[in-house]
Amino acid sequence: MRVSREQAAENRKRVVKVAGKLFREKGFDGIGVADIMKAAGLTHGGFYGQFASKDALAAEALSAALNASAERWRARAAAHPDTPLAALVEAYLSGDHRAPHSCAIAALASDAPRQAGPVREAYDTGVQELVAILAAAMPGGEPAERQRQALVTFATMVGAVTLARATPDENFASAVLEACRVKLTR
Amino acid sequence: MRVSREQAAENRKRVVKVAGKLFREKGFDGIGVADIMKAAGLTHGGFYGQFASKDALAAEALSAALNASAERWRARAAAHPDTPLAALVEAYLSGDHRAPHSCAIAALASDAPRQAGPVREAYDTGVQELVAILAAAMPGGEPAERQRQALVTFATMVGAVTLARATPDENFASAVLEACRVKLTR
DNA sequence: ATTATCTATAGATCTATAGATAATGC
DNA sequence: ATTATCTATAGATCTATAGATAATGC
Repeated sequence: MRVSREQAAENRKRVVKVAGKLFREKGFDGIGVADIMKAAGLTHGGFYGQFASKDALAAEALSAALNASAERWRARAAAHPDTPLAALVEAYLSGDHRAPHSCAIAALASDAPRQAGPVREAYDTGVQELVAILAAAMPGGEPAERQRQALVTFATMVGAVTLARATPDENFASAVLEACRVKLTR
Repeated sequence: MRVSREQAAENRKRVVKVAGKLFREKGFDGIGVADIMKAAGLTHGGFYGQFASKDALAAEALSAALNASAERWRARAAAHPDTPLAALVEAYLSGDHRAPHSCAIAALASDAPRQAGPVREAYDTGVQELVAILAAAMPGGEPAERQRQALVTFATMVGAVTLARATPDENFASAVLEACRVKLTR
């Protein structure tokens, strides 16, 4: 039954990762502790030895998912030093982001405001981080103006993916993503 | 116990209206049938005489809420015949839309894709309707270009309200709404 | 007689906890 | 000896249904 400390730490990380995916897919209320643990290959009861509560896991999983997103954004911007903004926008507005477990900001957009403090703070921190990366990728202008541009760009990106995810109409989804892609990169 | 047919129809409408508000506020999974009926001044058991299921109520409530939104949008555009776009954008991006029961599109953005067919279809119909109103309000261009502009504008509006609702940081929320307002109306 | 609404409950599911088990790590 | 994980369950909550009640409407 018992495993090594190293293995236990790995198990814990796996729970956080699996939870991040399942929460994005099904929402905070749409998946239970038992199913998260099962998906991580553990049993329900073991959960409370590693986490204080489901809420605590939610905050940690969201935070980890958003840190991973920010890391990917930074790598992508660095890989396209001449056109970082276009690289970020195009990756985000690709059809992949319609997947049920895509970007946590879009996937949990309407769930976040209903959650307790720690989850909302993790969400907010993630938003600020991604906006900061966008602001740095803006081609020009004063810092305050770049920030404003980044806010509008991010709102458009999140809105586009949100609408594309929500509609069952594939053509409409593609049209929204494409129109926003053109607008934000031209 | 029993009430007149007229009164029963009124009661049913009240349930739909109250459900629309509560679903937007707490999400489809965040409020139960019993609490919806209680908020409408009825008892839990009476629900299934009027509705086939919670899902059926969800679809009907969403549809009604979005029809009401479209009606308000049309009235607003008609009230500002010279600047319909600015009127729509400004009303939508006012701080009021941070309220927990604001626009169903933003309030249920990440809940909708997880719901069954009828709810998703109601969401989709609402989106198409609002986009069409925006397209009609666009100052110029070919129909296809107006549609593209409307898609981008709506994505930005929804993204802005979504982010403003999610963040606990009032200043950040205001900054997002204001930046998008300026961008979309200039 | 019909029916809108009520009370009561079945059955499923969810969070959290209690106590047992067995392998690790001092 | 400690502890990561397991089994089992308490207690709460949720959807849906069954059957009773009492006022409406033919």
